[in-house]
Amino acid sequence: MARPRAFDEGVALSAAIDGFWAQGYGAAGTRDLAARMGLTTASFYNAFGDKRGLFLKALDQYLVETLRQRIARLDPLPPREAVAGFVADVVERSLADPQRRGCMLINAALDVTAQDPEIRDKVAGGMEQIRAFFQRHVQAGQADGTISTAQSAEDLARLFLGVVLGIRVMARLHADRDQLEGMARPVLALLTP
Amino acid sequence: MARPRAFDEGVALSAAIDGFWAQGYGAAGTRDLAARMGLTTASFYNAFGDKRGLFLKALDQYLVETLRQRIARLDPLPPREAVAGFVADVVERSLADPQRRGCMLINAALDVTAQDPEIRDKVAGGMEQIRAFFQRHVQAGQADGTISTAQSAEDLARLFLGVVLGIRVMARLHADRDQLEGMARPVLALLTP
DNA sequence: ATTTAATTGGAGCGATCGATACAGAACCGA
DNA sequence: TCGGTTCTGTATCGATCGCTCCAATTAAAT
Repeated sequence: MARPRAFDEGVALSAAIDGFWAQGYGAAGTRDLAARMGLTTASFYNAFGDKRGLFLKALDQYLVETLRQRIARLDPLPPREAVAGFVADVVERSLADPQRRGCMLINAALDVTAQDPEIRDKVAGGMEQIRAFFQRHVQAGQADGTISTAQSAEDLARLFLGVVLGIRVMARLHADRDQLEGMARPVLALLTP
Repeated sequence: MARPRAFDEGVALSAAIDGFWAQGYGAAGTRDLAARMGLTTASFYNAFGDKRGLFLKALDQYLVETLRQRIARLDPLPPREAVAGFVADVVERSLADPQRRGCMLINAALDVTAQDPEIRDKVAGGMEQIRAFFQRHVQAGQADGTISTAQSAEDLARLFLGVVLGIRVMARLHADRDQLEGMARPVLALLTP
């Protein structure tokens, strides 16, 4: 019918993620985003509507590429290893990024969500996926005796989510490995029956 | 010598805090800030230099008015009550704010700190005050037997800081009381010897 | 009363913001 | 080959950004 796109939407979205991640939603300019994505302004708006629409798609792709992938990788592990693995993964990824950009989802939580309920719901949905992951594995661990039943699985899952958020926030402030691992250590000990 | 100021700097700073808190550093415009503070553009720049200078002073006042005040109020309490009181206070303040603005310090941590080491250091200093508060009281509680010694005071303090950060992030996403208190519950149980 | 210095009000600077308009180039189906 | 449709490139829109400048005003010091 007509001329096809000269760019791959997934690749362009990955570049957009980098831009939003490094600068935040508000501070990322459309010109800079388009340049990162290898698009002209016209193609940019033609393909993604507007900045907000691009951000929503970028968030979706981030959730699939980063969060869902991590969950899928850890889900087959034994309960305790899955829980500990998630936390350890967050620490390692936080320290591995020289820019210390933290987690794009959490950055978005404090950047855009105040005035935009739709984005807030999407971010909250990501958090809920993390919480559900923890709850699933804590429950399994409590069932097979590898995780303490002193606390309810619901509360433990919420706590682990909170610790992950805390690690990501401190990572943005250039906290060192001791700080981040120190946050995780006592809470992992809490799992022991 | 010359004409005195027609406004009180502390009152103006409080208004600036409200502006930065509600909108974030980047999104808060100087015109809006000046209007909130009851100043004209000229007085605004004359008194505070520029937007960044105002933000630094606003952060200082926030730390004194909010954080230092809370620490001073809780410090005289017995160790466990002090620790639990801080967490409970964060939960209550988070839920009491209908706008769910969270904590200005944490918002700033994810908003401005990427490109501005001075602001980052100031924010990190605030976090360190929180961590030191927790460590002080955990150590005291471990000394008098009211807090478990199964975990080091350093790690427990880091964990409590992390949980506080997590609560504040989730509060911005309009999490309900169960979510926030559920985060805190297992970690408070961790204190019991 | 006069001097002096800082504040006040408001217009306006250049730059950048998100978003659009329009013309020509590129590709598909027929 | 050609019609039709979507793409690409660039120029530019109005609005807003942080910030500055200047004249008029005010009040303390002399």
